[in-house]
Amino acid sequence: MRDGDKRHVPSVTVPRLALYLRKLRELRAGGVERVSSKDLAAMIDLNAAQIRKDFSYFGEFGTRGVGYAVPRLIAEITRSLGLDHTWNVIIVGAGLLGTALARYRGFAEQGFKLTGMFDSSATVIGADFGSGRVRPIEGLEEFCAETRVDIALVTVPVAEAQATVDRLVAAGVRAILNFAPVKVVAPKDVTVRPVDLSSELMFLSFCLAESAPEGESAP
Amino acid sequence: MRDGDKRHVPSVTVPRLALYLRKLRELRAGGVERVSSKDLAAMIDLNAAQIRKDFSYFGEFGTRGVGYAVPRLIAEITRSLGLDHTWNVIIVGAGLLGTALARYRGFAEQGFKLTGMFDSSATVIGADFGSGRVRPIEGLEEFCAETRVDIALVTVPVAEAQATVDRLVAAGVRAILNFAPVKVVAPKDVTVRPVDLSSELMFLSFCLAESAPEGESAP
DNA sequence: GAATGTGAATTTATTCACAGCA
DNA sequence: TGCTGTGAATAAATTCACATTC
Repeated sequence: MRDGDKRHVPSVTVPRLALYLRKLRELRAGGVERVSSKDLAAMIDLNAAQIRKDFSYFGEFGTRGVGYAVPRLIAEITRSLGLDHTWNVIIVGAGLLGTALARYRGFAEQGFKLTGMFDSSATVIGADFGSGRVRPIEGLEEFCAETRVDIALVTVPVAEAQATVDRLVAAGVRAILNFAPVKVVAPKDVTVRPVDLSSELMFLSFCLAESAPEGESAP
Repeated sequence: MRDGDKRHVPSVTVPRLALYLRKLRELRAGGVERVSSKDLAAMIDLNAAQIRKDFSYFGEFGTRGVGYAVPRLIAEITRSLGLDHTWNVIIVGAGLLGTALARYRGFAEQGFKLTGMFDSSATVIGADFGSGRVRPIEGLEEFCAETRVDIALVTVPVAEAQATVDRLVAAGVRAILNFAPVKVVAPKDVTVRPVDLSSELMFLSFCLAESAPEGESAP
């Protein structure tokens, strides 16, 4: 691929890049300078051609006959994923999950900055969430107008999820993680990723039921 | 498809079944008796043929010219997903996330019964997690031997994730949700699903960076 | 010789389009 | 007529296989 080309990146490639990045950082921490797609593939149980093809959507980062320089590759993936920016994040919904997420240390490490937290319940408004206080949901639009909000985590109850997303979209937020177990719709220039525990549990249930002998059931 | 056939179900179909089930329950709650694939497709923004094909992996549930009977369809999907069983669930790792998950009310509603919680830290062992007390991790194998454990949620730190999964597999657990941001390996008769917040954030970062004009960055 | 980068082949998933049935 | 169920067509993703470069 010539430099400057921008092919369409398959959406399944992106989570794999996150995976590669993690393993590469681990290698770097262990002092490893170079790695081949074959080695990396063995480490994360994937096909080597897949790894090379994933990289190829973004450029030519390797050296034939040699492999990839770990620091260079980390830098390229970091940039490709947009992790060379700092993104401002808010959480809407200060329930159990929202609060647990707010205290998650992984944010800042990756360049995500939690700048606000919102809820509609008087009992949690004003509570400390680790890096500020919970604001009333009424102030959402004003907050978004004053400080750029790149990403919103939606941890409100199912019944409010769509309305919350609509407000966020109207306020200019372009990237949303939806933790409510319901499919929400948004304009196609807004990315909404579902994070759905109950769906994942059902997936496991399906696998268990499929592999178990017929008629088996809990005591 | 003749009854009794068991085609291979594409893995992407299963999360969609969860989605259909949710919407169908909502329809039933609203008193709706019948629904067509076209209507359902419009409601959840999907292709109607996709919905029919998804159902067809499990049997013929509809009536030509009419549509699907909502209660029948709910029953069939519930059974197909194995949700007619009660599954015993444990959580390994009683940190912020593990604790938040333990208090999540959605479990029992769906037929998932939280039967145990484990941690290695003396400071949380014995703490009440909503439906019991946190047990020392040393007792994991004994617990699994005494009471059937179907599903484990792994919410331990990255460094311990693989070892925890290995112990669970050895103890006979066949279905695991891994919340640690690392790819873990397991025998192929064990299902491991990653639930990776940091990977999801990176996905959003990628989408934002891709669509934003070049050189844009946080203030 | 060794490993990348990538077209070609294959596999998997989605959508079309229509025969068949209520 | 209306809508399901499904083979055929299309699209997307993965894997192969090899020319190319170091």
